[in-house]
Amino acid sequence: MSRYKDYQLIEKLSNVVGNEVTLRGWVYNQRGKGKLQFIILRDGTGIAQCVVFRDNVTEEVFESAKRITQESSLSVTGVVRADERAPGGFEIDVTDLKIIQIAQDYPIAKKEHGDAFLMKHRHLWLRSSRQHAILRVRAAVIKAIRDFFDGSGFTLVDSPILTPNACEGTSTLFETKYFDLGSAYLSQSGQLYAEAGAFALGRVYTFGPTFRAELSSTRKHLTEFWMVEPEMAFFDLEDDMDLAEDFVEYIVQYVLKTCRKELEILERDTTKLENIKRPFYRMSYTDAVDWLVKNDIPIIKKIDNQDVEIRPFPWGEDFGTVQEEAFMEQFDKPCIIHHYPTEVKAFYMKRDESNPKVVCALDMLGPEKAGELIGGSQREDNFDLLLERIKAENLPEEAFEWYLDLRRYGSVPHSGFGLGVERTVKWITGAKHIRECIPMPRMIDRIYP
RNA sequence: UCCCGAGUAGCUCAGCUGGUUAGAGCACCUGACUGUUAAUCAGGGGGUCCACAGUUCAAGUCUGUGCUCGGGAGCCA
Repeated sequence: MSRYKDYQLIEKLSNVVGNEVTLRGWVYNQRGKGKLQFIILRDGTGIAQCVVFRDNVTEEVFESAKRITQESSLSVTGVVRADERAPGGFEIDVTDLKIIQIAQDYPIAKKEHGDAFLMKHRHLWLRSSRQHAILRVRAAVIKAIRDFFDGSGFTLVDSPILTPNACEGTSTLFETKYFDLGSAYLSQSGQLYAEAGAFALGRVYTFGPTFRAELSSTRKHLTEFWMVEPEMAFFDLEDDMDLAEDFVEYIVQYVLKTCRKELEILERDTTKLENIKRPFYRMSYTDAVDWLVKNDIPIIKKIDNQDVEIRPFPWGEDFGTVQEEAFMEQFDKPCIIHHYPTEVKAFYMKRDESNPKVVCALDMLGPEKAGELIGGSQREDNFDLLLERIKAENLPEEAFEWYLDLRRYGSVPHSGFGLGVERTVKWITGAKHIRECIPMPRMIDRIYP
């Protein structure tokens, strides 16, 4: 038996039909109809319609029922009845009602609101059914991530958030003072540390928040987001791709299994998710470029501050949103694009032995404009080649001594990838903006609430 | 950072080629109703028209600058 308060939850009402119960929660909506008051109560697990009929309660209780406002907190006692007319399916014939607190002028009305207003009231917006459902799916996605790795021989190895240098040397980082040691930066990836972990424990994953100070303001970017990064010793790119597919399939199927109700609230077309089963699609970068050329998809580049369309798409350029979305329209499942040009990818990616112009990298793009869900690669395990890349990118060699040590002492082929939690939640829920996929989003120009 | 758009009631918005007293729906308050589903009906209160400067007899409306917000691009997960 639990040692803490054990009270009736709305999601468990089906077990107690005919019984008198006491619910505790908040008023989601309220309608008066003369001698009848309908109160929609929510307690975090569901909603239940509480019916207060004047002839069934004391005058005092009925007056209380008329006084309550949206989001007031209550405890309600009554007999449970299944009723098709009730949202949630169950109704409470109220015999007693206690007001815990009357909410005055709750800002979020039953009508529509603009995004700016809702973001300013994010702490209250979380109470609405859509946001509630998205957060439940997010929790399920995270549970699926942990179950998947914990159940297949991986060890969780968390990487530091404060780091002494740029991981990939490209992104803009958040900088902070670090005692007498100069500057520290908020981590933008745990991968390099995960590699050390993989050489100690074989198969590891790191899971935590990640920070990017880039000035990106789109509906698929956050400045603070959660990323899970598995790293596997003795995995080559093929193994890496196989794992990425198994992983994404597992997450989607787990959410389908455990979040039916939430997906229904979100009006998500679940047939599209049911279809997310292996095998996914795969294509090399070079073949993808051929497809872009064949379909006359150009690249738009800024030359002298002017947008210029270049066609045919030149081999060697990275894909942007236009190319990704056009390319993915042909697929109903994720597609992995692999073997990207060396120049557009990070220094630690392993060069393909038969063609040094490309690296053993993979990006998994999601269908339905989900964008890039996963980025990963086989890592460069050759000491000389890695050092050469560090020098070519003008990275501070001293800072990477420990990383080079991994190639000095028992280097082995290894691979890994990173999956963005919020991007995955956005895809699965069909949320229109990534800021809805994390409780308190951090974006350029927004750090409140 | 660049490009585009928007700031008018607590919220969502309308407000014409500048014209005298500023509009609607919702929310809120009062009243009516035993079955409401964003209830409905009747009545009521509610405004620094983002800020500053300018043009004009006259600015919510036109011009400039700034601020805030939204959408897109690049970068990425």
